[in-house]
Amino acid sequence: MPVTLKDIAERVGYSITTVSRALAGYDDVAESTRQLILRTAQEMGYRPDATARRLRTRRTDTIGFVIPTHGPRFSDPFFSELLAGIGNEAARWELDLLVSTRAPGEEEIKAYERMVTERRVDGLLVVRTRRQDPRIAYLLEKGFPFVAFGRSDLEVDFPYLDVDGRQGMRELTEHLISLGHRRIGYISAPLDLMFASHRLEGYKDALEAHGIVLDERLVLIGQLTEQSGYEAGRVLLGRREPPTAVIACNDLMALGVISAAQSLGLQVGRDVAVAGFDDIPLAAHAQPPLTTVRQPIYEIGRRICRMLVELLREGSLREPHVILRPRLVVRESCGSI
Amino acid sequence: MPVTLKDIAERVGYSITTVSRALAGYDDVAESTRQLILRTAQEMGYRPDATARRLRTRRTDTIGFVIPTHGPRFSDPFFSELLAGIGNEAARWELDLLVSTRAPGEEEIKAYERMVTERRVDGLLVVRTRRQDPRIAYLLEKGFPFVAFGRSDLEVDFPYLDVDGRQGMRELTEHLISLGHRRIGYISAPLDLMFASHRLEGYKDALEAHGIVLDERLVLIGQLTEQSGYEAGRVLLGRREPPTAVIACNDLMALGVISAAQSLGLQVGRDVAVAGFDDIPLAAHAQPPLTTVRQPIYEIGRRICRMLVELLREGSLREPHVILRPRLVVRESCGSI
DNA sequence: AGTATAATCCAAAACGTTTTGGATGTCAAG
DNA sequence: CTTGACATCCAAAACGTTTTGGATTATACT
Repeated sequence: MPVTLKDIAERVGYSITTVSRALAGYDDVAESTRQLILRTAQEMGYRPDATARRLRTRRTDTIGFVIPTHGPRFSDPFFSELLAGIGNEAARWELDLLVSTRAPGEEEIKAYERMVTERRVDGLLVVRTRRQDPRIAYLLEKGFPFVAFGRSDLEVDFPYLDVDGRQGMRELTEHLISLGHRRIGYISAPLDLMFASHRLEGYKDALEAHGIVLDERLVLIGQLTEQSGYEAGRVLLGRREPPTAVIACNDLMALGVISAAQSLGLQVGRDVAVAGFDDIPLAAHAQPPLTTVRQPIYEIGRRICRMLVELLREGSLREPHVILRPRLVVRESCGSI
Repeated sequence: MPVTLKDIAERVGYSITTVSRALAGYDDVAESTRQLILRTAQEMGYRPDATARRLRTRRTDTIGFVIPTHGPRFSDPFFSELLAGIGNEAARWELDLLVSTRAPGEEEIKAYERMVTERRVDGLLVVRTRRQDPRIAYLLEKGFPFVAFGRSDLEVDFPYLDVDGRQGMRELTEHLISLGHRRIGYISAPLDLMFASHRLEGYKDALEAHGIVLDERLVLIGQLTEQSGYEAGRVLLGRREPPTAVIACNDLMALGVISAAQSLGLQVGRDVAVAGFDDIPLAAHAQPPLTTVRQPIYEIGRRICRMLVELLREGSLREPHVILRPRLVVRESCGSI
């Protein structure tokens, strides 16, 4: 029922070839016939069949993106913003975006295999890189084009964009130290996540630079959710010698810490300082507003998508490794305002 | 370079047809040759080319989903949870999920046209239905399969799943009335959003049932973001005769209202009651925890995806209209605990 | 022996597009 | 009148799969 090139060809009395070439803008079609064909195609409501085109060109004009979700009730403003950035940039290049949601593990790598081996996409975006990241190892082995948000500890080269979490966290920690804090709690994410380990390094850097010995008991591992931040916050702040400040390695957990502090009757910003990382929109509207480190999530989504486009179009990247410097955003939750 | 049926056929010495049929499990292939073919395919790492298969079968095994994003910095936990539900269900059925992000309007409808007319997907998921929803009108006109999350006011029938927002909001409002509130502020979303107008109806129902005349000045329109809720909250609570309770038609705005109240020195739960709608994970961890109406977002994602699968497989739905009843969740932000 | 039945296989067409490698006709220059 | 250049057109192949409609051979039954 949909209109095909053949239908148009029959109508105008030219061959399929000529119709195809007229629509594609080749100059070996007479201007008059081109006009006729264009007009007829328009009238008949012709739209090229994406699948047929793909089979012939061997390009899908689609990029893949597997969102790492943890647990059934996954809800993270970070990813919706990142997705918006990626999606809007993809639209600019008329690329489709194929999305899967998988928890890290067996099924996740299968989702990658499916996209790659069944040639469903031209390239992939890999986010939240991990130690010895099996996704990156796999894609490199297959020679499949991708761009990662985040570095890796694999002894291999691949294109990535990353935020200097170590530097950002170091600045944040030093800011707290400059406010007089010495016992600073830290809620990390699981350390196989590269960004978590970078940020933890930044925290340690700052302590060391100021001669503060790291108290291992002040460092906990959370799961990046508000619930998890709440629980860790209760633990840290419920200690006999509680920290005077708590840093969470993402904003969602920091919001949980604020909640935990308040549930213990502490006033955040006065009795205890709290800080996060990301600067999700919610951070500015927390009560009190959350001190954090801003990484431009939406922009990052656009940039990695843009990099992938360049990689697919040109075959290589002029700038395959990009490190963005995040920016400290001081608000009231750390009490210095 | 990828292995094709032809490669296998040459290796095992059978025709492409036989290889194809062996892999597809037809019973007109001898058991011994089937084994040989299966083994060889495995060894050679054969994976069928998705594009070729699609062209032949005229099915894409892909469903489309256009996320309505507002403004560049779009970040909404509601959508990441919905997406997780949809994505996980789609994975169960081995369906690909094609995602676009567009602000409502011209570009949005083009995204639909692209998916439909270029046959990129087999069916679509439409979320956040609107008055005279042009997307639904378009899809019905094209006779294209879709399932909506939300009803419409169009004089037409289509498959949908919806939450009874009117009933939910009515219960919530009555709860506040039962606590003694008479001046209840209400922050709606733009009323062309069906859910917004349903929820507003529920609010009005409750007022009327208790003989409270609606004060138009207590009803504002927000944009569903925390920022927007904050601003509306400041307006309402800054009045000379401020309301004693404020309901926002989604949780994100309610969190903004809490923030606004606190910025005005009010203690939420004591000086003013605040309530929302959705029960996003953040709601339980707000300070104070947010009274809200729970709609099971993740489950809804799964359900609408499941419905679309049934529609595509069976050609029709046994239960084309589903209305879920939401559940009131009373927490401390309305002061009754 | 001949004939129906079953088991196993496959050539070819089809899906709708793009691209290759000419074919045909026209016109100007020699 | 021939030649070459140019403008315009198109048949056919190709992309990799699924499916149609038999073909072939072996087996079982009169």
